[in-house]
Amino acid sequence: MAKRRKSPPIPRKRPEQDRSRATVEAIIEAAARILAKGGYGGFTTNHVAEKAGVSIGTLYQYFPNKESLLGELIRRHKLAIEDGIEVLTPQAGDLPFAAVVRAAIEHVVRAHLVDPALHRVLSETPPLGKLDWEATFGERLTAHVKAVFAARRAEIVVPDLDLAAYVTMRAVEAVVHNAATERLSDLKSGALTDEVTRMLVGYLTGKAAGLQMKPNAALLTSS
Amino acid sequence: MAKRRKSPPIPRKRPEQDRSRATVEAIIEAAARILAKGGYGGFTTNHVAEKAGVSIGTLYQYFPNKESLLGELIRRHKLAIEDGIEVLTPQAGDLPFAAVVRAAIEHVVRAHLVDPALHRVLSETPPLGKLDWEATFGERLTAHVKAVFAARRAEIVVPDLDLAAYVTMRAVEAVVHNAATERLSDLKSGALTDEVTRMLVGYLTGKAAGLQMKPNAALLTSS
DNA sequence: GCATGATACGAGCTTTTACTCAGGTTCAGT
DNA sequence: ACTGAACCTGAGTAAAAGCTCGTATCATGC
Repeated sequence: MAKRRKSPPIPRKRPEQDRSRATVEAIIEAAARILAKGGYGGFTTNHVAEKAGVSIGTLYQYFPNKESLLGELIRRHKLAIEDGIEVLTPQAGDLPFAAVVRAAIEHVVRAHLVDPALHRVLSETPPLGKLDWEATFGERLTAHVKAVFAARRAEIVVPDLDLAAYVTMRAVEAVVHNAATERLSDLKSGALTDEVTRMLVGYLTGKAAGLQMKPNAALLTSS
Repeated sequence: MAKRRKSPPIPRKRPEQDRSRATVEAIIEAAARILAKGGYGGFTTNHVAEKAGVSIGTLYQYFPNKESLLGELIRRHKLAIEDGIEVLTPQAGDLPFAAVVRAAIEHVVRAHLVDPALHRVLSETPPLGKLDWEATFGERLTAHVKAVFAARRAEIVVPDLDLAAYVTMRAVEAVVHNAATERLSDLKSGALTDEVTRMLVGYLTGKAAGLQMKPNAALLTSS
């Protein structure tokens, strides 16, 4: 199950008619559902093809190998998360810092509420996880966070902004990520967002956050 | 690679002579090294046997199946982490709260510094990870943390102690866990411990932590 | 209608891998 | 030295899973 690299990953045919585009979508959707339900262990190409209602041969007409199918899944997932990232562009400075932090956290929460099971599997998958998508995704997010921190330098008491960005990002990601499967209700209700916001603001500014901003009720509607 | 459950997991012979005890140790050590290096994907019984310098038959004389070998690895790892957990018994109250928090974090750091790669793989392994070892391990730790929080109720500003315990534990575990592979130097120097301590104390007490206690230099010696 | 390329099928080939078993080697007690 | 138990060996088995390829069907332009 480990190494299989005989012929180079030949680029496969790209769908040109509507029929085949639908086929590819069905394959990807089936793959997502299988991954989300059975984890990487139950993720077999034969199984995916069957669940998609197509034959194995069809699957391999569009994906040169199993890994590329997983890759496409990851690519789409990353895209879905990244759009909307501009929420945390360093707004001129009119918003209170706590509000900016909260907005960022809500963005992460929203991303995890779309398809928690799939998100979990994808970020825990050894072959490509961590080293490919989580890294590049982290880079873009890191840039944003650092920019915001720099813009608010005066309000932040932590000396090392780089370390601060690292610690806060990992903490938020992990807490939200785990809560998506362990404390879904707290995640949806916004209680967890409150706590994490409090934690970050307290850490960064040195003052307790009063939580004077209203929680975003729209979160309850998704997923 | 998924299901294989034909005959019930027959209990295997237990080593009685020194020779066989050494064999078993060699197998376990080889398994640990292979897991740490190649992840669960490269973890095959044949490979383990070869690396341990024994035949595949010998391996199966002491472990009824692959899963049991992994289980033994996890059992030992958990034991190694759990001893020393009494560091965070709710000390009467003479220590400043920040010092207690720091001691707890240092304990987590120490655990991750023993064999970071193996620790990482073990906690990310789907079959048993998260649901088995991390869960039961988490239970014991959770109990300790909650006890400490309850004992220090007066100093804590967060209303929901249960949620507070959840958030802090996940945050610490994740930050330290990731830092073990991404920011090892900060982990060893204690800089990361400083930051995390600051974060937790700020969050829990509502006041910025001055970091007036001396960092534990002993961490540099391990691993 | 028909030709041609796109799309789909699925039996089966090949590799990988968990695991067995028949038989050989070493050790401990006498 | 002898015997029986403990220990070890590694070729072999079987099942799972990735992937191929020859064949069949559909869609579109002429």
